[in-house]
Amino acid sequence: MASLELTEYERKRLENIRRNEEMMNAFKINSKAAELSAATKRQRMGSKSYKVSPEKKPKTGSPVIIRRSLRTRGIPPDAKGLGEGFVEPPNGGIPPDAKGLGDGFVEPSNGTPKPKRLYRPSPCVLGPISMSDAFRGKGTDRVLIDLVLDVAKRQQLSSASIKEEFDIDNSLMHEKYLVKGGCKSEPLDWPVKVEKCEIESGLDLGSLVLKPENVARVVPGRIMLVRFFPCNDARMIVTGNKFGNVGFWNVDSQRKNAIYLYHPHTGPISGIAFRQSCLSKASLISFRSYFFLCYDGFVRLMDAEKEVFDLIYSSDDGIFSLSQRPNDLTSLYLGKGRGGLSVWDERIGKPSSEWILHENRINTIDFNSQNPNIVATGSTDGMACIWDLRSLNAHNPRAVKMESHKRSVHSAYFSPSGSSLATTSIDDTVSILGGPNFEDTSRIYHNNQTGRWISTFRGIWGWDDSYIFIGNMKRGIDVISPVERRVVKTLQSPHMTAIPCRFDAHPYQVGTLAGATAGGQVYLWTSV
DNA sequence: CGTCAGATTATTTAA
DNA sequence: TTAAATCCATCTGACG
Repeated sequence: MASLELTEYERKRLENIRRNEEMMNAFKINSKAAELSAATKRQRMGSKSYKVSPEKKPKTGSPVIIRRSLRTRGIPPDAKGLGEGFVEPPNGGIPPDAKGLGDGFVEPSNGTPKPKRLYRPSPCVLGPISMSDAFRGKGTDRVLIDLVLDVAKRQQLSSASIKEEFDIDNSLMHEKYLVKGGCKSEPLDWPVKVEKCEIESGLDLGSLVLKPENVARVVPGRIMLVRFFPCNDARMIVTGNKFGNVGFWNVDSQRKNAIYLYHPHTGPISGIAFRQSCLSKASLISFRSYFFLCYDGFVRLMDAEKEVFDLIYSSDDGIFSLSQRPNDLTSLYLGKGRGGLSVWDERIGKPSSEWILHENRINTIDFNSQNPNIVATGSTDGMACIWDLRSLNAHNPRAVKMESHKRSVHSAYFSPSGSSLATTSIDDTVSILGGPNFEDTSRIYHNNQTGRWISTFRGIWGWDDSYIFIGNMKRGIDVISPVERRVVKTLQSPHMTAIPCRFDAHPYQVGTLAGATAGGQVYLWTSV
């Protein structure tokens, strides 16, 4: 079926992985001792640290199905193998009863969970996964696939007429920004000189409501990301969770069961983006923590035509953030490892350039809507930076603007007009940079102490520059006015029974706002 | 300087 | 109704 073609890069990587595997195996021989010492250590520590969950066996007496990749079994990844190489454990990616080892990982030999440090990485498939294999819902996902294809088809038809206009737009952008700046390292057209905000959405805050039917549990566990499918006549929500599940919720569906759950990844989903050139494909990114083995940064592309989650890139480092440059549809900008920004080029199938921009991981990457050379990053190292890609020196990258927070920065987003930047930090501030050079800074106090169980807050812009939406620890959504420099309203509802921490504003419907929680719920606020 | 334990926090689900 | 389980975030502070 799907042939497994490896690029040079991937082949090298596999070789690496195999070597590591060998080392791992060698290590395992001595692991009894390590286990013992670890165990005694744990006991000595006594009081704290979560107990290893009680031995967990499949409910039935049926033989344990072990899910192992080619890699784990040391089988060279040739084209076959794939079919039988991937067996789902009973109950797949859904963290069973919330205990156990998250991913349904079962230790082959004796069923005793080993100390974490010794876990091998979750088995991964180094190639495409068919959507039906990844499907975790009841019934069939045919309806969803058809819907996605249908939307794509209609989009293509209607965009045929828009296409020319779009191309012109693109070339204008080039002329305006690329050609002008050129490759010179001379002064560029910084400041950005964005025309004063002319976007006006006309949102009436008072009209926002949460209807009971607009609440759903879309995925199990903690949601990392929520995004609207970019279609103006539909309300389709896509979420990614901590376990590598991806859930689709077709809100407008008349069907009772309009939620479709997949498990294409083995680690937290850290980015969701839609391929702008072809909407039948949504690209989904996952990272697995860099704390364990370091090779599990995967990028998969969901292809509704081929009905697969294709593996398009995998990195030894974790991948934490993703953005697409507005005028460049064949590249993905990835936040990788400790502070890396990597440009993955679809045409060559590997990174075309990489910079180390921060001292710690990059949590968000956001391009300026007015100037595609200008990009903002927010990092755990406490900095939010604005970069000019034309002048980005490979060895000594210099930001054109830096905003320093006392602690980790969890988001840095440009406003819809491109004239402001909002940064959210765990130091309990939301910072707004404005003015022609982004030199006017105002700081707004906001409680961002989400603790361990709630995903960090990220203030997002609404449909124009007038409001920022951000989670509130008291089960609300705070609305910040950058002009008034304060929280002007807190959206609350009896139906919002948990803290919404991640948001997305519908790209075409003003007032349609999705909030996602640590328990897998999504709240869809609408304007009446 | 790096590593690692400890504390923090909310939501779900089993009891 | 209550208690147990969560364990890939982050800072602090102890320890080599």
